[in-house]
Amino acid sequence: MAINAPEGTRDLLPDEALFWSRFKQTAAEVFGAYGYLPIETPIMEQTELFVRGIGEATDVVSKEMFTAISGENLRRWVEEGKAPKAKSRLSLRPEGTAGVVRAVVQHDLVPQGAAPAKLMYAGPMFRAERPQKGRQRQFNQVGVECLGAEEPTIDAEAIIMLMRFYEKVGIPRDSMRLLLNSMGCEKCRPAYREKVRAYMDERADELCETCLTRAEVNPLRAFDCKNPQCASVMAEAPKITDHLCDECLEHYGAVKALLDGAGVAYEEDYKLVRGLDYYTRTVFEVQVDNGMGSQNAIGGGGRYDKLAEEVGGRPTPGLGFALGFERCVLALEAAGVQFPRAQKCDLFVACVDDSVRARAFALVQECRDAGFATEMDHQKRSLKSQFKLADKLGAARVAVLGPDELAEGVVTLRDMGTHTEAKVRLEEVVGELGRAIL
RNA sequence: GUGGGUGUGGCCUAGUUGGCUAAGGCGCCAGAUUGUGGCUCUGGAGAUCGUGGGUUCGAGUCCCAUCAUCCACCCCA
Repeated sequence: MAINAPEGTRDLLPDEALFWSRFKQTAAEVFGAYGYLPIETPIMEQTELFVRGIGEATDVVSKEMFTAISGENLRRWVEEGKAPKAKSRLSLRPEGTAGVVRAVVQHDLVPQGAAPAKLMYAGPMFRAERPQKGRQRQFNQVGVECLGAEEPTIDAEAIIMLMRFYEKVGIPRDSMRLLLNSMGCEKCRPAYREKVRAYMDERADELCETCLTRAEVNPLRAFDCKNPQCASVMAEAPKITDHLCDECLEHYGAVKALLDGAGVAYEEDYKLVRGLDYYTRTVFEVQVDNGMGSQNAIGGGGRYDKLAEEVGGRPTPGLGFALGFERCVLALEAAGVQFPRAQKCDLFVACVDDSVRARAFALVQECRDAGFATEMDHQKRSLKSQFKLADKLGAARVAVLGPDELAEGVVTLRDMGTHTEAKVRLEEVVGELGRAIL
């Protein structure tokens, strides 16, 4: 019985794996221009970090984490019946922010009064959800986090650079929708949340069951209920933007003004309520409709001014976003964007017969050492087959080496594009390739 | 966690009301006279029809179970 990849996981085969590394490289270039530097945090963290950081009540934490118990604790659990302490449980990261903030706190990357720390990461995240289109149990994200500054310019530049990145990787701007909202802060949100709860209680008989529980646990989440009846009820609910405190209103206004100034179009969406508890003030999401199934957000993020404190650090405002690689691939495919070819081959060395293989092998090595992608046949195929192979590899040139050439100390160098051939001395092949590139 | 769909060579599919050696396309390999590609033509290799039971003279085709996968709910990137 063949074993396949675990449910909800996927292999990135060469073409896509190559695209993934280019994707990351593009991110490093674009975000690097805004001062973001790479950080690599562990793929697993203590479960406690996610519980405290993301919020115990969120779905991501309460039912979507892959949690393991380390060996010693497992032994004690089995042998002594002692349940493992939460502190010694490990979870695969369901998102990137918590780990980065933990690292920032742990290494004090934002000393008091310092300039903000701008960090970016790329790698796999894990959520034990039921897979569907655009949703896997292991998926790749690229994200950024900026800690230590609460000014709206941070929010605006992050959003601008996110949109620049999408365009750079080839997602057409007109296929994307940028949604913007403010979630308020610790001063104004609790009061607003109670207003919404009271409103929902008034109209409880018109709401679906899940919204009734939402009213208890997190009323704001009811805003993105897909039930049409709930939607129409919630459309008349008090809007957060009408209940922001002066500071939040000013912050939100400043972010919008900066985006306007940069010519970045957005839609204000009072229904945009993100599912992670740590968000405050600015939240945003980028959606694509074409080809996305029901998972249509290719990226999203927001401000989280209380998160550092939640995980035990000093008060440190923060803002970040994450974007999903696989979802971007879906968006690109729907937009008809072609993936760059993975194959690159500068030279293919073809052997006319077996007597020249050793010299051909040496020539291939010389060319590779000089930095040229070079390939040869290893299976003793006919010359004709070797040409077919060279063509398939997309070789720019083929060097034919036979007994005749070997006797003369040359190679017949064929340009596969122009179909022209010339004799080149064996020791000058590398030089000739170099000239061809110029 | 809940619901629905699907599972045929590497990939995409055909397979009629169950009936002769499971078909086609792509891909792969080899040829089309003398040391050479992309097009075309010819030939070839490759499938225990997801797995395990059952019904039947006989099942890829029906039933049950199981696994995998997809889509949707939910949630999010």
